[in-house]
Amino acid sequence: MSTSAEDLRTIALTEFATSGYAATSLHRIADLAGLSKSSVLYHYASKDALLEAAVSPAIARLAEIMKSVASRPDTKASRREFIADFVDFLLEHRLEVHLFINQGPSLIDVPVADRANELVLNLAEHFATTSMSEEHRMRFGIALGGAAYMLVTQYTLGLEAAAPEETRAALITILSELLAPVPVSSNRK
Amino acid sequence: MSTSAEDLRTIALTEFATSGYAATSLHRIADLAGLSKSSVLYHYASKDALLEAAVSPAIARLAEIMKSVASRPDTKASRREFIADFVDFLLEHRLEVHLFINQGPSLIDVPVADRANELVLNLAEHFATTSMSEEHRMRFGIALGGAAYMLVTQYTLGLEAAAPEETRAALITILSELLAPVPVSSNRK
DNA sequence: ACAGTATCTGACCGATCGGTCAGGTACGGT
DNA sequence: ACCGTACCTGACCGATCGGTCAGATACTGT
Repeated sequence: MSTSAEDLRTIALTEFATSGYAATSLHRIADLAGLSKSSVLYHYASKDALLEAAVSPAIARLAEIMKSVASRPDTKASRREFIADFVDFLLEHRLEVHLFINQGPSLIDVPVADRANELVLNLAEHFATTSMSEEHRMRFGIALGGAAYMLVTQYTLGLEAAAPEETRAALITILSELLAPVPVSSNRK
Repeated sequence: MSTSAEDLRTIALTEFATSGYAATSLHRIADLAGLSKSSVLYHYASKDALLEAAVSPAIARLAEIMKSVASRPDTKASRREFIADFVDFLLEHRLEVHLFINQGPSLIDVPVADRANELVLNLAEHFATTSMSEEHRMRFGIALGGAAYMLVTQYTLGLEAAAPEETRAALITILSELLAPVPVSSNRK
């Protein structure tokens, strides 16, 4: 059945995200799947193709979110809705996000990486108002990189004691705080 | 002179942090330094030794900060001071921090990685009050991982247009906000 | 002039990498 | 019974990996 192909996708994604794309050999993926390296290359033509298969669903989903957000006016309500969508996206595709956030620069010449970087740029543009200060830009970056780091660390270290709903609520709170267009007063209270 | 050794350290650190430890070959480091691979191995006995040399100053500095913070009572003023110290640490050792934050799990069997993970744990404990909620733990992780990501992205993409002082001020503001022991009300205001 | 040390190099090693290929096995349709 | 297809495998390939080694070059103090 197609269980092997899907298993391979999952295993590869996990290894690529937690150990690094370059550091993960096809042999290791095959071992984890209980197959031979040749079988892995039967299902996916190359290591690059395996990476592409592993991350493209996440890219498609993100593109979807970006399209829907672009079609609506930029009100406070729509921003809140977007953050909720985005948090759900992060929770569901934490491995893929972590992979791109932290290994993006080194994944040149893998075509799917360009698509992803493009989307992140769109994402940044969506939050970039005309008066985008350095602090606002850093808020955006910290929110994105921090959330990706946190979710995978949680995953890697096995300390998933936290209830998913609690994690989700906390993420929404924190991201809202970081991404909210705060008044331009000097500092916090 | 020791310029070669120091150059190699810098080059290796940059490559390890931006492209990944496993993905960076000694050959590439040698090329970037204008030397042969053999010369690199003359200055540093192994790839592991090169990594250790590249990051140990940052580890020593962090240990120093942790020691000084442990010796003082945990007041609001000392927390503010610590955040300032920590931000300076992040700015000066952004590459090393990024390296450990994002490749820590895959750097097993490299002894210096254990030291670093230990310190990060100490760091977490320092912020962990008895009533550490899930949200607080996530705030800590997002602050750490987000800051590391932001600083290296800024570095990698060459968009260092921002004035260092502005970056520093923004970081202090944002980290203070994330790490502040906010009152335990249900949610933000 | 000499010896000593520091620096650097090319040739070489075994291991592992991603990938190819010929062939084996199991199964469903006819 | 036969064929086609899907799935899987071991043997093999060239390239590259980290690392070793013997020796070339150059700079030092004496």
